[in-house]
Amino acid sequence: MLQLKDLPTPEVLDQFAERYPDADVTAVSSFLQLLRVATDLSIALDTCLSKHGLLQGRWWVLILLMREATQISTPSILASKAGVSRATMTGLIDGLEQSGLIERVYAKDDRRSVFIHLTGAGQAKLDAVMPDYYRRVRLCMQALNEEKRTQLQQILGLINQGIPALI
Amino acid sequence: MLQLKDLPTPEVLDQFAERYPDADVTAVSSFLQLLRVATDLSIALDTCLSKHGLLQGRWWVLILLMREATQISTPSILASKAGVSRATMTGLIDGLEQSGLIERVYAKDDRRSVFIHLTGAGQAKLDAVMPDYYRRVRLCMQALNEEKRTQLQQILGLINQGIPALI
DNA sequence: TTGACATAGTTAGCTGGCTAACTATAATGA
DNA sequence: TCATTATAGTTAGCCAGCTAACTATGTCAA
Repeated sequence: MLQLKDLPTPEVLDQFAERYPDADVTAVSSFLQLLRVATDLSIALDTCLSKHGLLQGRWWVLILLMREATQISTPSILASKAGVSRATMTGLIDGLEQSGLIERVYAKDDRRSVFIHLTGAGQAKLDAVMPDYYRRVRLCMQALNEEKRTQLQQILGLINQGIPALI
Repeated sequence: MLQLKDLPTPEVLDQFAERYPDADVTAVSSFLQLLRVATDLSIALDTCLSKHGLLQGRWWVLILLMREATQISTPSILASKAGVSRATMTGLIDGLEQSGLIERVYAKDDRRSVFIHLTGAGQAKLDAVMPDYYRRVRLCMQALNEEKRTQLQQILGLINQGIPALI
């Protein structure tokens, strides 16, 4: 997430590089532009989902359930796959259950556990959202041919390997 | 940004593409990988900043002030450049003022306005943080040569132009 | 000149994340 | 066996954003 709107111009970066000689101007530019574009994509995605009464958190839960052949999972597994804490998943599931998109089914063999089940209404919601989502992503990315998409994925892979150096 | 950890495999995407023919598998893969890597970068950046007792919001305020020749700005301008609401900026400035990194100076000509001034302690904080930040970004991006950085920026520019189609 | 509107900053209250702590249940090993 | 430890889910309370509403001040045109 990058809130910053006013990205540094090359001039500003050069000026900072005088005071801080470690600055690598093209590295910083690329880094910030990557964060800027991704943040705007994420905001646009949220806007798209909100037209269907969803936010990313709940939407991913529905998708994760649809990926399962049985359309069933558990809060712990969903939390780990969705990348949120179990506490947050409790809240997401509460909301989805209230909307009737999923239901809790209490397990008999392990009484600590709950099964989460995608309902017909949940599947119907996905059938409304997913075509819209896919159409929009297609449009957004259509300026990139397959070669550029491959280049992008390769470059992102390289950056990804560098992340441990950033921490 | 993107919480989801369990990105769809090509197989999962193919399976979804059967139900939803609009799905463009390479577009979705690139889109999600971009969000995934950017999110991890952002988290790593926050981790780096937190070692210096900062978060992105406050850090950008300090940088925006340092960019000004006079090291002075106003909450409204800072909010617009930092990409947060004026209400949020009030909170950021409160925190920075309490830490002694900036100070509020009340304007005489327009009594609605407040000037925000980077203090010596604020500049010293930047002089501690920025070299560390620049060093880390350099390391993180060092696997990309100039050609790849240019490619990345060009590709991001294309995606950026597609964002209106996503909204 | 004064009423209507615009602008700067703040406050209050909402949201969706988080961690830490809690309850209940299961698994394990001395 | 039964005390300890681990796991599943929930709750409570924190945090950093947000919007809407408010106060104070400035601007402008009838």
